[in-house]
Amino acid sequence: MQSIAGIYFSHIYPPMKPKRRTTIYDIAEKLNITASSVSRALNNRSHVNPATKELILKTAAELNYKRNVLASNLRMGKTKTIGVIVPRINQNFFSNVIVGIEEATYQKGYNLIICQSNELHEREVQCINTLIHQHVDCIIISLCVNGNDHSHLQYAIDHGIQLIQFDRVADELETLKVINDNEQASMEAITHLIEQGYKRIALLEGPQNLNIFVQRKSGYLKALNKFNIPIENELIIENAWTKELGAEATRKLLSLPNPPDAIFASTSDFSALGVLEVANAMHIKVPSQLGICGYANEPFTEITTPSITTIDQFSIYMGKTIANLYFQENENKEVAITPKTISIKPKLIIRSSTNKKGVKE
Amino acid sequence: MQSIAGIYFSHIYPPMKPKRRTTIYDIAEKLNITASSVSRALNNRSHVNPATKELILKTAAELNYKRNVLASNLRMGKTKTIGVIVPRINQNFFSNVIVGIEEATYQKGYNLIICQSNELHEREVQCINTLIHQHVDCIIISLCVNGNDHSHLQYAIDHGIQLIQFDRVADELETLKVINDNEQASMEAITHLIEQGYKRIALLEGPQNLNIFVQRKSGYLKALNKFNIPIENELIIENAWTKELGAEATRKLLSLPNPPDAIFASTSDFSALGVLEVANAMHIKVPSQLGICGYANEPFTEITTPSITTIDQFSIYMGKTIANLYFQENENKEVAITPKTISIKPKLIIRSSTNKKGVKE
DNA sequence: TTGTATGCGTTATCAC
DNA sequence: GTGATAACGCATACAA
Repeated sequence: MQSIAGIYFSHIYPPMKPKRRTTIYDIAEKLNITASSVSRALNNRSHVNPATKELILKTAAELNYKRNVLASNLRMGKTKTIGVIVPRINQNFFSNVIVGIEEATYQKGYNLIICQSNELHEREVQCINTLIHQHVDCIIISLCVNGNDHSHLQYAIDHGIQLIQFDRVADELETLKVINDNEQASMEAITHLIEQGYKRIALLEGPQNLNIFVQRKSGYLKALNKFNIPIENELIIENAWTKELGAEATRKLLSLPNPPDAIFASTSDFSALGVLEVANAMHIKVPSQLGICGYANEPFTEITTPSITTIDQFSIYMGKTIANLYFQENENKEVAITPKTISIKPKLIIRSSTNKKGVKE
Repeated sequence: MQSIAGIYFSHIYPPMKPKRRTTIYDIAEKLNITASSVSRALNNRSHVNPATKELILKTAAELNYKRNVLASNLRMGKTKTIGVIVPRINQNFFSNVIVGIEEATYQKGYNLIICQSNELHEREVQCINTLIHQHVDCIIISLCVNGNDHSHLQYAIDHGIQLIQFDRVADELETLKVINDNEQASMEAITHLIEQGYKRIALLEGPQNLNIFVQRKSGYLKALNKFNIPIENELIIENAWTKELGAEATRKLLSLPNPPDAIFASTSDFSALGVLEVANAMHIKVPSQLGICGYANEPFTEITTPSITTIDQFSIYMGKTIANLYFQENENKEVAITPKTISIKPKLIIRSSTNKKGVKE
């Protein structure tokens, strides 16, 4: 084996010529019956003579028959394929949702086509077109941050594709939806901070064209109102939803004449991590001098020093819920009323970064 | 909108009846020509009158024609679909490889079907069968830890499916491969530890039926030999490839009469994290009393206290390389000799956990 | 219960 | 250069 710059050449092997797959005609021929009978037997359609049916199944197994999905799809106009569009595949929340979807759909023999929009509206439109093109039976989507135009989603629906939105949804579009109760989670987080004795709580908010960030902000405002704490605009920082932006926002907040004593990074744990790193660099003690709460329960929040309080979204469960919603909606056709929106209640995970009172966890 | 236990019912909307998609017959009829001409024009096959061709393309655009891939696939016996099988989707290395594959294949109009084996051989076999069933053109796979039987891979090849193995590969199977130079990376890591002044370096090794773990161990042994350091079996811990097992191994190692002063968690960063947590809990100073090196450059290694030295595998680049290897192999049919194995050299990322000499990073 | 005939939409092979 | 026709493999309406 010779090698050039880390690239190895092995000997050339001839391409195998693929064996021809057995078809229902092969089975029919062998049994001296017609292909339609074979098809019927294989699909449990109408009534086939139990004896011949058994014979058919037996020879099908013998000949290692596998239904040609390409032909079947063409004939049926269905593909048993579900398209999933997420902003980023390699983000914990989304990859976990995909895992959940996969677990539930796998058992039913469905396939998944995964696409990522990279947070770009244009790319999202392309993904939709690809999936329509592929004749998927269902599209599961969490919207990207850019763009308020949802005509591409309507376009998919017009093609007879079942659309399910999750997490980042367009409220005005009437589709199946699986969401988190962001407002409630947000309120709980703020309530927890107040109960820990924090007085001036800042909010890092995300792009307000995404409903999830609107809801999280709303929860923040409601909680403050409930406890009669005045809302101060200087404590609300727009568009701080990456680690870098979170860090930047923190530097700004901590240099205020009257700085906050807690920061709720409602956008993500990455943002919260930015907060923590700045605090550590400035030798500001967390949680005694500054409380920090993130969102999403990314795995790393458990291993930072100190560990970060955050909100778990039950992402894998969410994925399963989405898939089951699809099956429920499409199998139980007799049921007139099915739930159109399922809301999952997230859970506040209290860790060291907000444990001001030093209570044993 | 009424609500029951977090499930909301909205009003019922009627299912849209999907519009019929336009076919080449529609175009042909409109232009008073035959479908075959339309097909030829659309596919640039043989010679079509430039004038009619332009007319065809124009009306195709007008009627919003989209090729029916189901029919095309059936006719062509190709699907322009690539199946990817990984042990776990939500593991950073794998999700990044998928991102890389996706980026490269997306541009070429290919689709991805993602499957995860969950580290179970049985499930891996199922995945292969599913993908064969779906008539994918190519299967990209990284093997699960269990099982030495690779007949299912051969089975896919026999079906005329291009097989590409990456990272965890079966050496004896002659397929396209994209791998890391694990041995080299391992040697570099150990060399670095020795240069930092560590004398007794322990190894956490992974299941030895996976070639990557064999190679990493081999690199460890070779490096020690090179520096004339005796190999001590009590410093080599088998099967320590999760955080928990890494922690357990560390407790065992540190309770030895003559404990190690460095631990190379060759299996993963998760394992290294287990080491770090035990060290922190036992108030053993890292890196001065114990050096720690992981593998994979998981994002969290940067944010632990102290940050963890590790090895970057260029996962996204690896994904792109895999995809391009496929295209190269299948497009340039005239090229007789193409590289069969591409080896990517990983990079040692030196961080605080091994910086014993206190050199400024 | 089974066979016959047809169509799903496309592409390839022939003729002309 | 273009048209007619067959074939990919399956599933179903209808006839027997």
